[in-house]
Amino acid sequence: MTAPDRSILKSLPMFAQLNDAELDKVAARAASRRLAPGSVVFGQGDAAEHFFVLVHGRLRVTQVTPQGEQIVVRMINPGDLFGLAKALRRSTYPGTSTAVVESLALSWPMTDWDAMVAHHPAFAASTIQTIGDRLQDAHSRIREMSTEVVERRVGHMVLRLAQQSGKREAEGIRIDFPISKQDLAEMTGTTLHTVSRILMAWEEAGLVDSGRQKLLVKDPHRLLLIADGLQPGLLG
Amino acid sequence: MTAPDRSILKSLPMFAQLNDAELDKVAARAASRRLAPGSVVFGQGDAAEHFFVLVHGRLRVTQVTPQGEQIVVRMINPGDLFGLAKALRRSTYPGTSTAVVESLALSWPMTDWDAMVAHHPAFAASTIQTIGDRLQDAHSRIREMSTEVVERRVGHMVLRLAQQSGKREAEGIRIDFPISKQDLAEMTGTTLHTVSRILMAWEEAGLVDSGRQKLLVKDPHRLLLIADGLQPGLLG
DNA sequence: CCGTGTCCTTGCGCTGGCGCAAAGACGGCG
DNA sequence: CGCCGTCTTTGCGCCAGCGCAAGGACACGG
Repeated sequence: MTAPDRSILKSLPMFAQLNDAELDKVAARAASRRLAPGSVVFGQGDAAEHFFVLVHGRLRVTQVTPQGEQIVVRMINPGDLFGLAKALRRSTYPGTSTAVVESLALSWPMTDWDAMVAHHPAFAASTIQTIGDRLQDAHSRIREMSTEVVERRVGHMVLRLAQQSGKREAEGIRIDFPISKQDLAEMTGTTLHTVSRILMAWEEAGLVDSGRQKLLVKDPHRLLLIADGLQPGLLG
Repeated sequence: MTAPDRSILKSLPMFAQLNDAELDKVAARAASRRLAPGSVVFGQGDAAEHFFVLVHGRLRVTQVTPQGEQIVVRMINPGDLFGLAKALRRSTYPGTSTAVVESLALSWPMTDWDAMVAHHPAFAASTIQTIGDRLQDAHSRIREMSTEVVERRVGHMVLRLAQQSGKREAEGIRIDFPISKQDLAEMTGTTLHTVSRILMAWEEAGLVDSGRQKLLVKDPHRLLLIADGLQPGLLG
């Protein structure tokens, strides 16, 4: 919970254009926070008292419905703004943020929000872009859930994860954080069982390699064909 | 396509705080456009050369998938900003906007976008709020599509429409623009047939009154119970 | 090295809601 | 006023994927 170094801020796009004096001022208001895997940054329904930037690591944002079912809203990657409840005109966080690996986040009091937006156009622009990106992502998911069968939805989600958080390896693209079948199910609106069946079928066909919380995409090209419906699915 | 009056701008929240000189400057850059029902403001994939505010009327935003299936992304209500491709960092519009009733929109060249965001904090804030609202809406839809059976999804959508575009009448709340079963199906990720069956069941139970492109919610309270799963559905 | 908890696989039966098909009803236009 | 196009209703068969249930495997801590 100490004030962060100026250089960490400088490496973040929304602050890149600030001069040193401005950076120090912004840094002075910030707190940095180490997050062990599994630790919760904020919970759904908590009073939204801070907004955040993820410096490194990976977070998972989830929501639970009144009926107790959980969905994964998104993954947070390094450099991302999150906890922007103010931008959504909400006084509480709409979801729960949990670290999935060792992570580091910076936080500012939400009371600084309006001043940040007003005084730093790059911050305002960054917020608009962040929310804009999420909106596009959300629309893609809606379109997929409306029009695609489960196998294609899972295909698109895996490819999206590979793109956002993939690490090139000899064998293919590795999702570089632990992800369970249950997580994938909660991202695509299906069940753990169906995801397992799909990934097993893909594995037999040599498209992916999946184990306990591990996922390696071996043949992104062929997977894309299936996801786009240009090639028949492998289930059945 | 004439320049709009200053007073029209003044009535829009994102410009309410501007003084007369600023209003005139903003108005000088704008064009106003009458839209007959069925006319297209911009099409999916068109170069995003303008952004808009709807003054009055109602628009429907749709997307078609590569496979040719269509979904309804949202309805645009008076006072809404739309065509914000720049905020999504896109050079083309991601969807098609069609007037469903006689409407009036103002437009600005997209080249004015950055200046508007930079010079008018209220405009930037308004954009953030607009996109933030859409994001929340999108997440609601994702959550609903992930966890709810069709009847409840349709219930939530009908109630949302009633809230956003409902007009109190003696019998109940009327959706005050023409909406087809097909539209509802494309908003909830189901088929025209299923929507028809659901509405017929609701009609028999006295919850709604639905006809050709007409929808009247007679018992919002009981409909909410069904939508929230607190009362069993009426299908089957 | 063993125990325990978590995550994953797999089989089976059931059903919500889709897809197809056809007929009916409303409303606008000539 | 009658025609025609669009929107809607309704029946029926089918199957993707869910729900349940049971067994297996990997990882970690003691």
